[in-house]
Amino acid sequence: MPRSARITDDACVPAASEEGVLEDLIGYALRRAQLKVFQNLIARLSAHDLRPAQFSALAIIEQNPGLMQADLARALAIDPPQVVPMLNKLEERALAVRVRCKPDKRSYGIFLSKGGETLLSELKQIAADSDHEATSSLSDGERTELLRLLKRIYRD
Amino acid sequence: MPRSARITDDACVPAASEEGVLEDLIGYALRRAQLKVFQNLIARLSAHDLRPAQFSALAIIEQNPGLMQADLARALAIDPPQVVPMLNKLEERALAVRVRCKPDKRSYGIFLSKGGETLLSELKQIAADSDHEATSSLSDGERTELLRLLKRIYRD
DNA sequence: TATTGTTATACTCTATAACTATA
DNA sequence: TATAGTTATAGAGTATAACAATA
Repeated sequence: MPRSARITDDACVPAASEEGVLEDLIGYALRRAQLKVFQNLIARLSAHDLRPAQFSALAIIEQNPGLMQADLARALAIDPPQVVPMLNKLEERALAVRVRCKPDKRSYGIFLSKGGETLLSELKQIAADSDHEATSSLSDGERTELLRLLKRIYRD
Repeated sequence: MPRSARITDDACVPAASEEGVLEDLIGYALRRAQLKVFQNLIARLSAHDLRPAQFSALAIIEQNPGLMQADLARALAIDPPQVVPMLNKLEERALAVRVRCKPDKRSYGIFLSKGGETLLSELKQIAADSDHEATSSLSDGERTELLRLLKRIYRD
């Protein structure tokens, strides 16, 4: 039985219309738009059994070959412990490798494998297509403007 | 010991620069911007021990008094089972109430309590202030344009 | 003593199947 | 049988403290 059945016991409304206050909040619109765009990307990446964060990691590694795990964590805006299982996955699938750092034997340099590079070039096209499809209601000029405004926000 | 120490054992790069491929993706920019805006909102709402989703729920209930839990789930874009603990919290804190629906005794109508209405009017101001602060690098005209573009995306 | 990577843990969010009570 | 709400559970994502090896 439900945990509450107090009060006057009455009321029933068919309603479920659109919101009022939330509609003026950029944060709310950002969340909804981000969810929609990500749903598209998640669906496409699932064909390769990858999550968006893993794709981002591969792209960051390619852009910064030899970076350390702490650097990767910072670039992904996640905490260092979260990098471990993610990198383990990428290593298991032979997409990336950890290489001992000579001067500082505590750390690793992270690199893409040849297979990782090949897959990443495919993923880049997939991500670009997904991005375009999920924002198909915008013109190219609007996409450019949106990108500019979003960068202004997250770059502080 | 680490689970991999194969390969040539060498390499060390101070690097950790900015990304290249990701910078052109709207999905990536959306995610970063949304995280930043939400961090601000989460911090402000924590003073009232509330999460953004709970604030959204209160706003939707006010806009649709008497709606059913299934309607609320749809409006929040979450699954019905997730509504239960959230609504329990709101009822425990006497911000919202479930009222038995007379014609269909399986369902409830959801309403704000008087205290819920009072708190919500406070929260609206907090959310508006947070939104403004988190997007302080934009002009009012740019905020309006951004909101327009985001709605075009998530409304399909 | 401080730092890199790691382990363990926990808490939230999300998603699914199955149960109850009504219809 | 179908539906509204609920329960239970499992999987991600996120955050923190603490440990080992190295500096």
